[in-house]
Amino acid sequence: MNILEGLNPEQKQAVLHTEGPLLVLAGAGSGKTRVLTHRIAYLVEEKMVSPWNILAITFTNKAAREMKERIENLIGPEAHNIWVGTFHASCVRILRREIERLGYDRNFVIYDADDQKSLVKTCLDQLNINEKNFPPNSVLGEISRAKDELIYPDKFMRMYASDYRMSRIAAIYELYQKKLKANNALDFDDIILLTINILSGYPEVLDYYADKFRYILVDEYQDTNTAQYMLVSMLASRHRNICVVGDDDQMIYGWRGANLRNILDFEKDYPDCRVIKLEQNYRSTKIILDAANNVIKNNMGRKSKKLWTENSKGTPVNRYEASDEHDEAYFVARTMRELKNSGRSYSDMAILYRINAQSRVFEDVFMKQGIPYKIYGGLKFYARKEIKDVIAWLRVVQNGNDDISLKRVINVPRRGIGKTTLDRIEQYAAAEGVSMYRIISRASDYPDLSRALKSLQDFYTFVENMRGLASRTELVSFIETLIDKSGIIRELEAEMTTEGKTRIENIKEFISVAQEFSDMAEENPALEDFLAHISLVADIDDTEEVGDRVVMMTLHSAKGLEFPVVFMVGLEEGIFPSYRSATEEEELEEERRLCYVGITRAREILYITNAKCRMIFGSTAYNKESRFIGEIPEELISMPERYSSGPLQDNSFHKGSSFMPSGRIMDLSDLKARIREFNRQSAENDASEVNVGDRVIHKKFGEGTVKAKVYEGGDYRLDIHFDQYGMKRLMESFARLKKI
DNA sequence: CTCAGCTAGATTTTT
DNA sequence: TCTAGCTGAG
Repeated sequence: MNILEGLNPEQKQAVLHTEGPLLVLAGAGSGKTRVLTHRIAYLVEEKMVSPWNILAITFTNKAAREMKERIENLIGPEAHNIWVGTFHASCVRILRREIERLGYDRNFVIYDADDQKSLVKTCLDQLNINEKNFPPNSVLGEISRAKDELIYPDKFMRMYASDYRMSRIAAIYELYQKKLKANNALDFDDIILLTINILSGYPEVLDYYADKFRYILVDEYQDTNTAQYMLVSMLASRHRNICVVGDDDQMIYGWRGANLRNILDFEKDYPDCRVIKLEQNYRSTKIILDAANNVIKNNMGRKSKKLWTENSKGTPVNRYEASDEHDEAYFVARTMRELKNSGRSYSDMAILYRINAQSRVFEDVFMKQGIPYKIYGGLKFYARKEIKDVIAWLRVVQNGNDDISLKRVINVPRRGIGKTTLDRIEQYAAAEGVSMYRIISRASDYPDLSRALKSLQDFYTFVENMRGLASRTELVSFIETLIDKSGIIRELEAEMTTEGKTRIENIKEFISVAQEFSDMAEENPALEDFLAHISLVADIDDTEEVGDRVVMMTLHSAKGLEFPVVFMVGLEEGIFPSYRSATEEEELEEERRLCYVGITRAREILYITNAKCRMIFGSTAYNKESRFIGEIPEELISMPERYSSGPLQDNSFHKGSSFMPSGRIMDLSDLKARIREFNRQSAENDASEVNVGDRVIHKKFGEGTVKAKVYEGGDYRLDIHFDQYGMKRLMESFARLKKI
């Protein structure tokens, strides 16, 4: 097979230019994955480069898996020896071998966002800093940004010496970092940072890896941050055969420290570099591309690039303005069914939204309508309580210094070790500068631990036994034993609730994940490998893609994917663009890039929808349509004439409400006027009606207090606590309440 | 120490 | 809407 076959001239050049630095500016749908995989195949098959000398870095696990598969299809099983992975996965691989140089233990654990938050809280406690003034999440944001920029605590301190708030954060940062090390734990940023530390501090290590990786390829280069940039530069320093592929218009991770300078200044960093632009789009219709180009041209400071395509013109962008989020979901469901009836598969269709919370309504409606779907991301399997508990147990066994996990499991299931005891242990640990587990191992030395002494000793013995077992037993059976002996399942069974049952099911699912991991591994995998795997791979179910199902995901996770039919939903000011980006022009541009990414996912048909009113985070919002809709030229858009019958009948919002006369066809302005009228009326009604906290009288239930009031389907749902009858849920218009 | 019941708070996007 | 964390009674 000829590796160069079917490539256009630019793609061919990118494959053939193997020596020296290369920047490929690849527009959306221009075949960049194709270039990357063929380039690797070319290196191995034609240039006789050993797979062992190649490093390919992707941004997501999904992309890594896909790339591996495609390379394997081209060159066969040799592909296994190529390092293909995310930045984080590749660095963990290096750290497993080298981290002891930095005084960490080889069996370090990786903290996720929850663990990080707990740790920051511990730091705040210890430094007597109020959580109210220093919310853990925003502190973490600052720390993370500093790490992205390779700013260490001491430098951070010096930079902000004159700024009270920031110097407090510097103190937290310093303690946080110390505790991470004491816990033998790394957060996500550390994975990159510590790898850089080793490479820069130990020339022999740098030598080894810089020599090993004769050819380095980086995908999604526009989304790399300063630390990642540094890492790549170091690894490429010896051979300088570095090929980066990216598109500045698709930079959507600025909030995570992605630095556009990396791609914009590549030519300065490597003056001898070759730049190749891929501008022919093979994915989308002319209209879709036109729409995307018109949106993105509103951004300033881009690399000049004009995407074009030989594809057909296609159909106009379909626009639907829903009355609320249910209407929106019903519209999508109905349209999808029509498409299915006209011969499309559900798996050809995707719903893309800005925030995970938007998936809920779709899930609801799709379930009712019997449309098969699959949600990517969102509720993470590993984030569930019971799963986190099991993982924390495994971590404690693996690494006793992990205080965060220890605190999590020491009383799961209950064994009479409460907050007081834990606080004391923590204080001793801090005072002596050792881990909590160490204190527990010598619990009898501390008189104030006497009350819980027995429990503590039992716990200690149990963990020690398990640790011994872990080294002797095969992974899966060890995990099963631990789950069994720890009593987690027993406690859940004792609950006798459906919730408990689900949790047990999830734990079983977790065991099968371990089984799968074990099956995939070459030999019997170590516990630490499994733990690292599940820390770095966020989603379990993105491994299998089965059946004819619609997919739903955020715009961020859609990057790199394509679908024949795309529904971009919730195009409203405040949602997309997000209200949080409203103030900064730069953030707004990032939202616009996200919109560009969304539009360019579509191959043939694109739907854009917005809802006039939307219930979000428990309250109702009336959002204007997104400015991005206005940026698509009107002549590219078609508005389905559906306002009369279809969607609105499905929609409980209008049932029994007077503002929608049935059977009459209405034009848009008419509808708008009526919605205004309706809103005005409800506002008026509101004034005279009961509110939370009011005392009311009901004919049947007597006196009570209004506890909650939620707008629902054109009415208010009231939760009222009646003195005689307790809590009742009533709809306001039927309840006939009198205020007292 | 545990449990139930309640309140306050949070929800952008991901490795 | 959901959940983490707090409070007060047992």
